[in-house]
Parts: sequence; C-alpha cells; structure tokens
Amino acid sequence: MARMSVADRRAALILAALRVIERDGVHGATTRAIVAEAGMPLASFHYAFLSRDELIRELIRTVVETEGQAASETLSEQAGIRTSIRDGLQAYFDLLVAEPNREQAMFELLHYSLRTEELHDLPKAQYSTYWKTAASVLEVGAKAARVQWKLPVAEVARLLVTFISGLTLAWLADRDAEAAARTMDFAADSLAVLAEPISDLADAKTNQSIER
Amino acid sequence: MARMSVADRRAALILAALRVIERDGVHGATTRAIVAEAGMPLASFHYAFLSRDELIRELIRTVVETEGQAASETLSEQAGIRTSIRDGLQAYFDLLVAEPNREQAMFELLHYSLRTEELHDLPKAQYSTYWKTAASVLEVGAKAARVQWKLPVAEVARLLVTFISGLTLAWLADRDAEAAARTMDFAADSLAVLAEPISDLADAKTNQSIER
DNA sequence: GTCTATAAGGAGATAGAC
DNA sequence: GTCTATCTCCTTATAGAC
Repeated sequence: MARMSVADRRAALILAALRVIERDGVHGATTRAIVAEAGMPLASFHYAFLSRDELIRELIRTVVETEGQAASETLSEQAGIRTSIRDGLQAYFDLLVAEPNREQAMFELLHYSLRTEELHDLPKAQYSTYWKTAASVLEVGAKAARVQWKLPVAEVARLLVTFISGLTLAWLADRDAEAAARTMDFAADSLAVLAEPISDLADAKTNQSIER
Repeated sequence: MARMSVADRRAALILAALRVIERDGVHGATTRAIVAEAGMPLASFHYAFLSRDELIRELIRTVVETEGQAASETLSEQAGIRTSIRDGLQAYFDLLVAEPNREQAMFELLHYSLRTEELHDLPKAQYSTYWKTAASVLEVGAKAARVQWKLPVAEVARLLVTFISGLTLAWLADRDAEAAARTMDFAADSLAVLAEPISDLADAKTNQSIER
C-alpha cells in the first residue's frame, strides 16, 4: 500500500468500517472484514488504531457529527406547519426506504455503545445530535409557516425524534409503507397542535390544552 | 446432570440464554456462557439444539409469545381515557426503569433477526405481538372510559407502540426520566384525541380533524 | 443418555522480515 | 514505514469414553 498519513488511514478505515456495518451489521465488522473493504493488509489496522473499540468509537463520533447535515433542505416554502412536518417526515422516510441498512446500522451502533462500558457516553451524544438537528428543522419550518412553538423547541424536537425512532423500527420490522404513512399523518397532526400563529392574540383560540 | 427430557433442557437453556442476553447482550450469549448459566456441560447444548441459531430463534419466539401477558392490569377503573393511557404508559416506563436490560435485549434480538436471513420472519412477528397487546389494552381502556376509537383500534395500537419504542430508545440513551414524562404526557394527549364518547351524538363536538 | 476432551476455524493483536 | 506470518484466545460443534 502506498504511503498514507495515519490520519488518512484512520479516515479510510472508518469509512470502510461504516460500509461493512451497513452491509453486514456491527457483528460482521471484524478487523479483517474492515481492512479487506479498505484494501489494506491486516497489520495496517493496528498501525492506525489501538484497538477495534477505538475505531468503533471514532466511527460513531464521525457518524453522529456528520449525520445532522442534509436535513431541513426539504422544507417547502409557503406551506403550513402541518404540511411542512408531514413533508419533512416523508423525506426522511424516503431516505429510510432507499437505505434501510444505514438506519439499521445507527440502531446497532447505539446498542453496541449501550453494552460497552467505555462507550457509555455515546448514546446520549448520538441522540443529542438527533434532537439538535430536529430542533433546527422545526425552527426553520416554524419560521416559514409564520408560527411559533408553544413549548421550547427542544421539547418538540424530542417528540419528533420519538416519532421518527418508533416509525423507523416499526417499518424495519414489517416494511408496511402505508401504515408508516398513517403514522406520519398522525405525527404531523399531533405536532402541529403544538404550534400557534405568531401573533399573540392567537392563544385564546387554541382549545387543545397540553397538560404538563 | 440429572436426567432431563429434551423439552425441559430446551426450556432451561432458553431461559438461561435470556438471562445472559439481558446481562451481557446478544453478543455475549455464546453457547459456553449459556450452558454455564444453565449449569450444564457444553455438550448438552447441541444435544438439545441443532445450532446456536436454532436456540436464538426459539428464544425470540418464546419471548414474543409470553411478552404480551402482564399488561392491561394496570388500567385504573373509572378513569378518563387520557388518564388511562397516561397511567398505562407510566406502568410500562416504571418497568423499563426497573429492568432496562430486558428492553435493551428485545431491541438487540430484533436487530439480530433483521441481520439473519433465516430469522427474517421474526421482526414482524415480534411487532405483531406488540401491536396486538397494545390493541387489547386500548380496547379495555376505552371500554372502562366509555369511549370508542375513531380509528380502527389496530391503528391506534400501532401509534401507541410507536410512542413506546421511541420513548424507550430516548430514555435508554439519556436516562432522563423527566423528559420521558413529558413525552408520555404528549402521547396521552395525542392519543386521547383519537377517542370519542361512546354515544354517537358526540362526533359533532370533536373539532380535531385527523387527516388521512 | 451424559459429559470430557478435542477438532476446526475465526477473532484481535503483534513480532519481526523487508 | 509496510506487510507477512504467527501467537493466543475464544468460538461452534462433535467424537468417543463412560
């Protein structure tokens, strides 16, 4: 293998590992499978990483950081908040259907972290990224729809992520797109109730009280 | 080891395997760990099961069948449907907090099935049990609260399970009980909207339209 | 029927040749 | 710096003694 900086090797191995995990699951991501995917000899692995766990840790860190990128571009301008949420959910769902293995991999990595003492801080970091991304999408959507959230946007974001996680698991289990669509309809309805017109006259009109 | 019928051995090994999986994860459930937990010599394993995969398959089947048992006893009589749902969610959540490893194990088994060709029918079976259990609880709750569901109860059940899955994952990641409580409040609010008083005069009164 | 002992292979990690 | 060859341990599964 040609000369390569350690940093480049680490990056290449992480990408290769991610491909292997998507294809074969966390269980299949052995050091041998990873170096084969990266086209490197086995010894290069421990030249770049101290251990397999170190790579997994870096991998989750990378994935969690880069995952919150491509969101919020799907939001239709000029739409009501209910439609915006529904469209955003659909965009996510289309991505899930196109690449189910990726979402499966995210779940597996979460559970792997939960079972590995040294990685116990990662699940929270992973979900924090989800929540932050969701909050940012919800803020953009609210602004475009000229509404505001009655709850802190971070809480609405958590609810949105709850829907998405539950939706994803159910679809992975039964691959029923129509049932998923109904779940998304309900999620959009329920979340839209948490928004109100931006003028503050409006709150006298809302009659769906949210108990806290 | 004393005489034991093959059926008894299989049952004992499955229970031992479940304990190991809860403690150490699916990854830790090696044949050696399982027989050690069951107090059997290694050879007994393959005397009772053809392979490790056969045991895992039987284990998931058993778990999925027996899991829908202890529900619906928590429903408070004489309560409104919103309160009943909220209480039911709390009962589940208390169980989750008391034994997080059990729920973690259920997720891991789901993902294991998704990654194993021969087990591809199990995820759907697992969720079908969840849905069926949820539907049964929702029916009992509606009856007690003298309301009826505006949607087929199977669909409401799917939404409830969506909430529970999402809620569980988030709590496993960040162990924030207060945030979980807020999610449960929202879930109870949102699902209660799907019920209406049993008298059929009532539907003119509901003003939360559910788009389909 | 039961269990000890072992086969056969895959895993992470490394020594040492180039 | 790089990689081949190997070490050591752990896995599933089985052969064969009792």
